[in-house]
Amino acid sequence: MGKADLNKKLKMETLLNTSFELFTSKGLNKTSISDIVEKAGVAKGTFYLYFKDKYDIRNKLIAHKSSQLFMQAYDAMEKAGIVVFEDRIVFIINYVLDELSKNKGLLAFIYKDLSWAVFKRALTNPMSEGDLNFGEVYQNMIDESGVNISDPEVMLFLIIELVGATGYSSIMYSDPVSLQDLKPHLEEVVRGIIARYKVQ
Amino acid sequence: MGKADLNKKLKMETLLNTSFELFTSKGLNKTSISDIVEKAGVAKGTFYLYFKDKYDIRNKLIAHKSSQLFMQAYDAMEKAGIVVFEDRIVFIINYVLDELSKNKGLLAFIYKDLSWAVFKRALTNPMSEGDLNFGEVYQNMIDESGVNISDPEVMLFLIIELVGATGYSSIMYSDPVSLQDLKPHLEEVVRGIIARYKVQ
Amino acid sequence: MGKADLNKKLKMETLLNTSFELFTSKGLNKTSISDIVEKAGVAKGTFYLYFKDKYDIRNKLIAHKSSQLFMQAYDAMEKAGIVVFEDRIVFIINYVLDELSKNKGLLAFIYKDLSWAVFKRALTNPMSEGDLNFGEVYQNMIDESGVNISDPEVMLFLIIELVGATGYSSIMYSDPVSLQDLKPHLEEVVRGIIARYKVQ
Amino acid sequence: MGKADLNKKLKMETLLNTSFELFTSKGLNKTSISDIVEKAGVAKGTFYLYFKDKYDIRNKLIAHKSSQLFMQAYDAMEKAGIVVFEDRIVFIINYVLDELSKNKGLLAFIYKDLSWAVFKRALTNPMSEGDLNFGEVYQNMIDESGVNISDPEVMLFLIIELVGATGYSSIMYSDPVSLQDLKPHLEEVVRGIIARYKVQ
DNA sequence: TATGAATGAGGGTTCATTCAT
DNA sequence: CATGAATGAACCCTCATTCAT
Repeated sequence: MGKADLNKKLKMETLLNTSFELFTSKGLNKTSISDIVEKAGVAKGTFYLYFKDKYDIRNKLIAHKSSQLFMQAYDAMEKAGIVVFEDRIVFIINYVLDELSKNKGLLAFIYKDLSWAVFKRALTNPMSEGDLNFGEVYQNMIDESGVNISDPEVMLFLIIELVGATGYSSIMYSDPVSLQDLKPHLEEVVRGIIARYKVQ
Repeated sequence: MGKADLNKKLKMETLLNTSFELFTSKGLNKTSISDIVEKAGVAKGTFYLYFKDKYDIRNKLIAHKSSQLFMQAYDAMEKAGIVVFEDRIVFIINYVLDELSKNKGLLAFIYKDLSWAVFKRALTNPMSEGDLNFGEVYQNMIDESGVNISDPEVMLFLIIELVGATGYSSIMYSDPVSLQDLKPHLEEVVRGIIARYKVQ
Repeated sequence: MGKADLNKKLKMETLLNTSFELFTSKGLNKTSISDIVEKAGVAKGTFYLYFKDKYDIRNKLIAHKSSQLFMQAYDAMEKAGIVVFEDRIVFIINYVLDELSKNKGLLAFIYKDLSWAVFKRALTNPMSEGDLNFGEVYQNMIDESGVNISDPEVMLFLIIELVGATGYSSIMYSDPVSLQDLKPHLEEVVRGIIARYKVQ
Repeated sequence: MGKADLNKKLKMETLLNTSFELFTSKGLNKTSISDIVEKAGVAKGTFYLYFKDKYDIRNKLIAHKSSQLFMQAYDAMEKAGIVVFEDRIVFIINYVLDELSKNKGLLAFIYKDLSWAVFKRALTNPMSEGDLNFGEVYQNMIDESGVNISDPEVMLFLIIELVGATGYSSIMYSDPVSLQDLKPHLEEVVRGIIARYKVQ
């Protein structure tokens, strides 16, 4: 990679990082491209060399940050040596929820305007080389644990949406229960869902 | 109520209705106050006599429209003569989902930026006299059917968030499954959740 | 007319006059809306209360200024007591050319991007009450002088385009001849054209 | 000519051709230098090695394309074996008008901002070796046909401006008449003009 | 020669909000 | 109460031009 290419990559990352900071602190709507370039220390036109608009950079960030988060959770799970399928799912849920409760800006950012469609795209079409392909990882988890799931995609969909929506409310507003109070409910319900999709 | 008060009430309702039409057709972000007052046929300044800003009017509308929707669902359920608790919940879910799939503008409107907190406030603090207090209705449903729910609020929370989030994705993007395909999954999972909270 | 309406009319005229000054001195392309409002001493948004964009104000100005010019020419012709049809046309041509040679900014402005279509619209759909309807005036000139023209619109079209295009070149660049040298040529050719369309 | 020179010439021609395509399809104002270099497949900076700016390239193109068009018309006229002076002029007019009506982009391009001065320069100072020197050709036409024209340059000027301006309006807007309807008018008037300048 | 990333002033346009009437 | 003209900051985006490579 030449010097110019390196510089380009660097500038792109600066823009991504700066945008992320602003999106998570001020929110997407309140962040203008002027804000981004000013903070990043580049000219306005430079932004448009790298991204189409604010929503382009947002989508790339959602993909990247979600992937990062799941990768962390997965690594932690492996380190913990958990093998039973349900336990693995529950571990990942708890890990992700704990991380998000530590970083509410990130939560607000990846949750707002986040649909399953965007999410799936993010997790199955990694943006940078290191990014996780969660689709494959999920399939591996199923295969390794020897379980048989009748409708794996729908099951994952139900779990992610349930966890995401309730987790968001608990973390952001502690309403109707705090995250710590939510967790046991969630665990039980998630295990119940998995049970229904398991084919013995 | 005097003539002036009547006029005032009328103007307020015109603004609410007009805003609703615009929010559901163009979306909140793309609707300006100019759009609203022009369509409503009042002066710009008049808007500010009744509402603080666009978000003020939106919150009032979410409360009102959600309440309306649940009231319809509840009425339909009663007419259908359904008595078993689980059946009632499932009926309401299906009714609401069907209505929302017929009116995607409404779905986008009441779902975007919708948190449990806003939602609960909407359903428990009726805006106009006729609005439903869903909190009471829910309690009645439990009492009437003679079931015993260990944690009724959390259970409702889990169900509403699950149904809302998955329904949104299915209706708006048919991803990962269409609404019709989602429904049986949802019904089974919801019945499973209720079973877990039932105390015999 | 109320005070507010008067003020509105005044502001519109300020914008029109300011735009005209800038268009005729700097040209249309080099004149920005910022320039206009700054010189006019109004806020940027105000411009958009009165005009759609730069081209809207230009079209209105072309109509207005062309009308004004022809009205002057026509008045002068009447004062001069000229009655013969050909003499009248020649008089108007010379008058208009002389005026334009005194005001090259105006010439550049009403000629650039000026098509017969725009011109006809300008002269037949007067913008303000005082503006001339040249279509009627032309017809009157024909009727009054008792001549019979076989194809009056096409004849006028040919004459206007010929005079406009050659006049523009002569006045602006004195190329291939100066305006004073052009005039006798033009007069002779125009008389020739009229002769061809006259039905005895 | 060395290899480098050849390459240079090639690049210049690529830029000219690309610009012409863009100018005639999108118009001058809407064509940016970015558009040109992107389509031409060269770097931005390269453009400035060959041309001062957009207007530089435009002027060169007007000269070249006008010359080309007249050369075609002249060749066709010779092939048709027309010898009478008036017939030759009329033939060329009709040929050029027909070509321009087939290619409105070209018409808009060579007509907008086109003055007699630019035009004359284009036709009398050929840009590339093959380009026509219309000044000479015109003189030849007069000499060959044995006519005697009192003021040949002014006469040509009047004809070209008349034909150009009316042709533009007819072709672009069919206003006030279509090109086909315009032609007989134009032919008669042009023959009338020539008659006036002929010295027997 | 040729490149193309970077610039940043400047463009047009929108819009929530105010306030004199 | 109601009006709506006026504001002007803020927005996004373009683009001719430069210059280090």
